[in-house]
Amino acid sequence: MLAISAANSHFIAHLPASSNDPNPLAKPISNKPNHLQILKKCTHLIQFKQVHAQFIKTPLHQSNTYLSKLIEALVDYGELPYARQVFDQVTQPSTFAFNTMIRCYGTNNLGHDGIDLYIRMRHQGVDADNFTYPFLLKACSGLKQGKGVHSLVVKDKRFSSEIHSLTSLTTFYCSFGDVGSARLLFDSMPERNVVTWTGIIKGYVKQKRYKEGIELFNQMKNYGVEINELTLVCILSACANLGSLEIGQWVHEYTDRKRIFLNPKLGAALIDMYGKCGHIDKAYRVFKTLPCKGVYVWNALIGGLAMHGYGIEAIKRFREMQGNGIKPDRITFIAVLSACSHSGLVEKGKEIFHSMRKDFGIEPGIKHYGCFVDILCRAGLLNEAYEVIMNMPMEPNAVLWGTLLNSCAAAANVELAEAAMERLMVLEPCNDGNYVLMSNIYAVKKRWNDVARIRKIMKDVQILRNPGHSLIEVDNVVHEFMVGDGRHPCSEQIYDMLEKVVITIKECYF
DNA sequence: ATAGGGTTAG
Repeated sequence: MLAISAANSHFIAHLPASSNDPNPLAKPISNKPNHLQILKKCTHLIQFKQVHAQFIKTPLHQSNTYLSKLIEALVDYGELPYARQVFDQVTQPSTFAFNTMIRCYGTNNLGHDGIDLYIRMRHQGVDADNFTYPFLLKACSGLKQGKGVHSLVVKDKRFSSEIHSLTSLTTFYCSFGDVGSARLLFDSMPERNVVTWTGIIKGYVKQKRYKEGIELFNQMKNYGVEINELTLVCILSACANLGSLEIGQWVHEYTDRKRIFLNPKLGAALIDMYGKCGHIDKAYRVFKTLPCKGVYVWNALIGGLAMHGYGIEAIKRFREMQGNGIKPDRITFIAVLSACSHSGLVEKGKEIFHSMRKDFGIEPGIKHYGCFVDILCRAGLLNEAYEVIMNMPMEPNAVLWGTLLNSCAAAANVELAEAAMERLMVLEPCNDGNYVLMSNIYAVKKRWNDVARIRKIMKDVQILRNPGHSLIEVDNVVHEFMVGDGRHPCSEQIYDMLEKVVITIKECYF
């Protein structure tokens, strides 16, 4: 049964009777109650509970719209178990009621409960409708057990060509990285719209298959499918990761031409794209034009500044953001801490790292520790970095040990390098770079036996050395280079330029 | 009441 606490009934007993009182229970529930309107007036959890306590005695509480509104409201207040109690009191829940409950499980990452409820629904002979499978599939997001839903949808003639159910199925496959299955389904669909297209593009982008994502986007344009903000956000993310300035810029111009409003998420995606494509000035320009600068927008800018080595500027923006009443989140701290590490701001970095918990109530996660260790390592404070790694509240991963190993190579610190390497052989046994670094350190120290030992391990574990390579796109042509590669037609000029760059760097720092 | 959104340490 519903439990209304003593405090609550006290509250009911003393409700003022004046007619303009905002309290929904101020007016007694009349003979002809408009229960939906009463529900609409509720603004606090306690009021919803009280309203229901009154209605439970009447048949009204079985009404579909009433039930779904109440359940949704309760779930919004984080009262999902209570919402389920309300649901369970209904003697014959309709399809509508089941759909609502399943959807709430989905939005609260309780997929298994959603599946259980669906099974119960069918067990009780309640029929599914075209809303059921989109909700159920969203609940199944990331759960491979949900694959069975595919056959349920296909077997039912009503849904086997229905766009919402099928689109949900494709995004369901994407939710655990199976873009292949998503694509098969996508290609067989009788009808697709902007949501279907964006969903599959997002699937590719999430799997880092950026080129295929962009290819689909081009097809989408050719088919004349509508393109909206969400589509563009996905494409910008692909551009950012590919360094595809041209396409990214095209997107920017497109938003201009079509007068698409740069909402915070689209704005952040644009800033991120410009930052990652090397144009921090353009990122800045976009930033300035955005009318709403949410935390996403600030994060993208600070992250861009960090990447470009503008540490002081990043910290300035970090402060300015707070001055504007925007609360930094965990991503902000990753951005600002990496700004400190790339700019050698050790003291600032320490200060900000320690302020996370103290001033912002954000518990540092492993990535924050990663940045912090990087700050110490780049500053040459290897022992301090080692201490931090050893005393972290979580298990250090390969990134942490790799950071340390990298710096040990620069400083030729054998002891700490060995400590790091010992862990890396377990955490990342196939990473060729670690072995190469370790053997290089031994070589600097002229410890040839150890060099041979590492080489032997590499041979025994059959680690293939991956030659370093990089790609760059110029005028829509991708150029690829490998270590010591001389195949490029402009190879000679490229090496000449490289030498000049190295000389310039040396002049600056030595 | 249906399906799709950005940023994350070597």
